[in-house]
Amino acid sequence: MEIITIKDIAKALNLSTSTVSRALRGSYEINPETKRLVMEYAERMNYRPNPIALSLKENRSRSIGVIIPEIANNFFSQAINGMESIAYNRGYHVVISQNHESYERELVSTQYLAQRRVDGLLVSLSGESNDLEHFKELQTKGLPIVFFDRVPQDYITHKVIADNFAGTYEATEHLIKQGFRRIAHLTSPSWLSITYERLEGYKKALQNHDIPIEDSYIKYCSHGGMIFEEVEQAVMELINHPNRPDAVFTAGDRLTTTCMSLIRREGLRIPEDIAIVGFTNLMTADLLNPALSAVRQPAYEMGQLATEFLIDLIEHPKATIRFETKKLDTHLVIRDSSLKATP
Amino acid sequence: MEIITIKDIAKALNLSTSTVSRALRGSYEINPETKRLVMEYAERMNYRPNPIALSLKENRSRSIGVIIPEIANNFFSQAINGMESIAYNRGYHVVISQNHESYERELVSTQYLAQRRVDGLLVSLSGESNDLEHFKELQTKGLPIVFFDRVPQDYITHKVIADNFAGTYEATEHLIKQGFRRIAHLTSPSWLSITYERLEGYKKALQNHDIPIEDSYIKYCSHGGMIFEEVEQAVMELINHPNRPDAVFTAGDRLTTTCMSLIRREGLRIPEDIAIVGFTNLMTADLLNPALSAVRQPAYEMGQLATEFLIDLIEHPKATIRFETKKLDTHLVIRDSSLKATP
DNA sequence: TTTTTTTATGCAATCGTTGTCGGTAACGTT
DNA sequence: AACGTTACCGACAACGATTGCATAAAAAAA
Repeated sequence: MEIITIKDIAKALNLSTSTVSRALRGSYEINPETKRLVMEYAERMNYRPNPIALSLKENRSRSIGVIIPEIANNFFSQAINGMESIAYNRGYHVVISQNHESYERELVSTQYLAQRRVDGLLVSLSGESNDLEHFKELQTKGLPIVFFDRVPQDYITHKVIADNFAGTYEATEHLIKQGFRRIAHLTSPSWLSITYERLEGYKKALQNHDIPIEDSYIKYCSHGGMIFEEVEQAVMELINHPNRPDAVFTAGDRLTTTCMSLIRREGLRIPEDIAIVGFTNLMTADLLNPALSAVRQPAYEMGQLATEFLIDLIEHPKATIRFETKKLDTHLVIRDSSLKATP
Repeated sequence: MEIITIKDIAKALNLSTSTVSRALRGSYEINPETKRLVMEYAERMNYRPNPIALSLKENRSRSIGVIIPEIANNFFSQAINGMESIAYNRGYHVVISQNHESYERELVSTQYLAQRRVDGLLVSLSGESNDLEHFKELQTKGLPIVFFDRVPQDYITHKVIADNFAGTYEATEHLIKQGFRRIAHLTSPSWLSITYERLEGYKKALQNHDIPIEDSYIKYCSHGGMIFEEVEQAVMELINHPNRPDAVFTAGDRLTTTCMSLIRREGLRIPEDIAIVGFTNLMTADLLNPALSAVRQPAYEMGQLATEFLIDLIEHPKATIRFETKKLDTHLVIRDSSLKATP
């Protein structure tokens, strides 16, 4: 009926808890007959070791903390899927905490998970984070941290990212080849490395095709699209630009959808007036109006890889000598939103 | 540097651990001066009680398990947001496990969370689940369970659902008022209560408007849209129906998006050939082609309510006399996908 | 038969925290 | 002087499981 402990088994079988414990883990120094008895009884009573007691003893919780901007985002929910697949297989569970693109809440989340004694942290930075002391402090205390997607540049640990440069280069070049010349770039906060890498890909593509870089075409949204007004202002500045862009690259789910809404609200057509390519994992991309060209990140694989890195760090604290930054390929899917209307 | 315990404080201050413990929780039988000393030292050393030790002592983990079909679904990720908001405030954390619409995996998830000693369970059933013994067994062992969204009919506990009947009635009536008469109903597995309630709303709307119910217009997808082929078959049967429906109601995110894709794949236009209303929380509904009319569920609030129910059950195990089923209003947003083209 | 070795088991400490119980002063009351 | 109160504080056990060490009994070697 109730939950059974090792002590109950010991009492029932007239053994000591130590014997039961050893029998259960098949120690060689237990009489095979005793072992059988214990095993059978445990099986029959549906005994399961108390993970909390184990955690206390082993000083580890077998849980890993995940800090992400938000769950309700296709990239992150896919990444979580990847994390859970690995974590589950290796005996860990995943505790998720959101920062909602706020530095304050990232701090709180971090403290919370650390206090909860997670064995390691999987982090994708909030749009506001440039101070990373809270992570550094935990890391020096021995808590392994792996960053993914939104990774800090000057931080020594494992990192997993998409090939933001190549992905953006490819998308921008695609727009150029379609005949667009005035290409805007609507992106995340400037201090994030994804922002930098994507910007570089964008610039490089323009340069390679002899298109001058126009700074007023580049717009940063310091809250990654979470604050509508911010995106609205940026997009309106582009729309009302004296030399209005004929295409725009948008660097995230929210940024993309909000931008599309705004363009339509202003009575402009996609792609005739402004073409668009999004760096996004939206599952409805091909159902949008128009179907959205998108650079997809391998979210699931990124989650898996980051988790493997982290668990390796947790289980072999001294083993790691060189930290790696794994870069995964993105995939450009071309749809209507970026096709030049054939005249 | 390292993590500090009550023992360390006791040693440093030449006190016993009990005194330190009591001082920290402000017991009246501790000298104010001693209290101050302990508090200050604890503060300075950044002491945090070990939640694992507490869990062991109190025989509770302060965590609640959530079992849902999948995270990568707008309804569920919004619901999770609601859960976390409440859980966090009341000192619990949330461990998520997915069943991927499979009974097997629901079993595994349930065992896993139970073995992890969660204090309670928040469940939305998989499309395959009609046997609920695994939940019943845990509940008799004293583990509180609250169901939400996909709730079983004959199970005595708290439940939180959307008003599926009213939502579907409203949506169906809207289609009727637009002038559609051959309205199909593409829905989840027949044994789920949401399926039943929605079907009733659909039928009632038809009846009230003197439209005969055509059974071949009603299609169940036993995996809630997770298996493409299943949806494909259902939709193709509708499209190739001798008396093809002129509108369809779809009962979920995946069902809706897949159905839209298929209609388009077959060269039909929405809403001219087939109109569509979805029971969905898709965030991109207004950006779809065409903009999608949708019945939205208050996912966030449902998550909050379910969590409040659950934590109340956890903290007052005997208090509850009558179990409640809370029904929340849905909200119909009419967009292009269900508008009759004016001739 | 005696001694040594092997086999099988139990005891007790440990992880961090709290509750129970008990003890010791210092003070006030008869 | 004897006793009762009050204010503080510490020892110990407990939560569930593991593990080093001790030890009894049995088997093997002398």
